[in-house]
Amino acid sequence: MGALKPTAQPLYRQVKQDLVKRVLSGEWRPGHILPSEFKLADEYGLSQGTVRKAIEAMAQEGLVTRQAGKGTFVTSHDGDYRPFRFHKFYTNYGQRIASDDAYLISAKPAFADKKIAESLEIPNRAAGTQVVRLRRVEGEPLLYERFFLSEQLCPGAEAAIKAENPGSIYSFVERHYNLLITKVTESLRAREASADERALLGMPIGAAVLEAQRVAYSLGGEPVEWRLIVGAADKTVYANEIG
Amino acid sequence: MGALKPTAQPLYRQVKQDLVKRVLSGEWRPGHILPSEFKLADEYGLSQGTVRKAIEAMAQEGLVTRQAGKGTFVTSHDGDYRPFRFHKFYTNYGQRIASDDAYLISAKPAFADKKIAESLEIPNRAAGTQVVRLRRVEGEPLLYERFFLSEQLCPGAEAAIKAENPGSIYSFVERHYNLLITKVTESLRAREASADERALLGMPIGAAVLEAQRVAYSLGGEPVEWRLIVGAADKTVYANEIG
DNA sequence: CAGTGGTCTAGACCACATC
DNA sequence: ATGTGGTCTAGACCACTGA
Repeated sequence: MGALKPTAQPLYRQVKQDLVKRVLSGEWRPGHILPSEFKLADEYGLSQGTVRKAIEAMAQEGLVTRQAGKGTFVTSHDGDYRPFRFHKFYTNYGQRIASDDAYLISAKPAFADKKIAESLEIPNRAAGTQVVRLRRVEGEPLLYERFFLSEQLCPGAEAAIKAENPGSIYSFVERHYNLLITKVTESLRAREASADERALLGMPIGAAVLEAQRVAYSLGGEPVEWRLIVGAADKTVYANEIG
Repeated sequence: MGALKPTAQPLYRQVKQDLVKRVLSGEWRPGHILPSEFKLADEYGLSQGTVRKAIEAMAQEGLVTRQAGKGTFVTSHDGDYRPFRFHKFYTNYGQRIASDDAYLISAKPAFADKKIAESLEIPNRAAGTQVVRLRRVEGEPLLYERFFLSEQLCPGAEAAIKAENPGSIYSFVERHYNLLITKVTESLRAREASADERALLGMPIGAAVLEAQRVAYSLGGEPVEWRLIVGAADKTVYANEIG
């Protein structure tokens, strides 16, 4: 099958690239099993050790998960693997603000503004779906999210989101569009809350908010989602670990 | 030398643990070279491949840096390796707020308050040094830092910091106390600026700040430094990449 | 039981650094 | 010329899984 290119790249890197491409193509879907190391080694005409190195690199990046005695599986956000990897907002009491209570405020067609278009590398005013949701813990509103999915990558997202109200958007885009989110970038700022935000999050005049702008990238490095997350300053913390 | 324990741990993990311990002990100082894979394999009575796996794991964690044809070196914050790994504050124009302009406001003896003591796992009111610094870019004050180093781990820090005014504290503790910082945790909040902060950072009444509380850990997992970073909300951004 | 990933060995060749 | 890490192979044994 996979004739390897005559580049100067090490073989295991070429194998990894090819395997990633095959995962992206949908040959192996999230949650499904890959052929064994020996089968792949046969296929590529290489030793098992070389294929192993390629797969281990993918496992390290979280693209696949290995289980001794069973096999290698394409990572899925639906499964139990690495849940909440991208959720870094917590309550003051250290409780993760997760997908439990996502109240859908609106989901409607929208056009990408300049900032969104640049972030998602799509034309200005490109069509898509904009969703606003509220996250609560024990009934108390803590933060709201506004996110945009382009119609090009995620056609029909509006109707599907309204129908499902999915807790995790990344699980949603994986199921519907075979897009596996593997990386996000976030920019955080502090600023004064607007009147709308004060009303929505139950904050007094002059209160501050913690605002994150996020871009989520798929396995192929393609920007998929733009998101704004706004948390009430006195109720939310952003916890980060580096190194 | 290193008699390996009869645990159920894989050999390469035991080797890694032992090598880490030897780095910690100061046997090989930051910036210095480790014995070659073959020498270490001889020493431990294992094959070169097993030692390689141990060293590769350390390299992945950033404890050592490998250079083909030269050797394996203990990572140093003084060298050119991974500078600014822990600096995530930027100006509005995407410029990293780095060590260029660190204005020392004060360095004086202090006692750990409850929060600091808990974070650093030291007794309440333990002695140490507290430093306050101001970071500017092009003369404009953007954020200030207040950090605490315990007298136990970093004796005489006050005098040394006053004498040197080091740009990078992690480089400083590495040189003076052989503590290599490999991990930090940060908690971010937004809040209204205090009067002192408004004066220090040149902000109007009602302005918000972005506040990070950080704990820095050494190679051994020991908490070394507690730090508060406060940035003017309208001038600073915290940029993060996950995955 | 056969198949899987996890570990470990022993050897080979390469490109690169240094002297 | 020698020594280093980087790659690759071929084989071994293990623990775990699932039929």
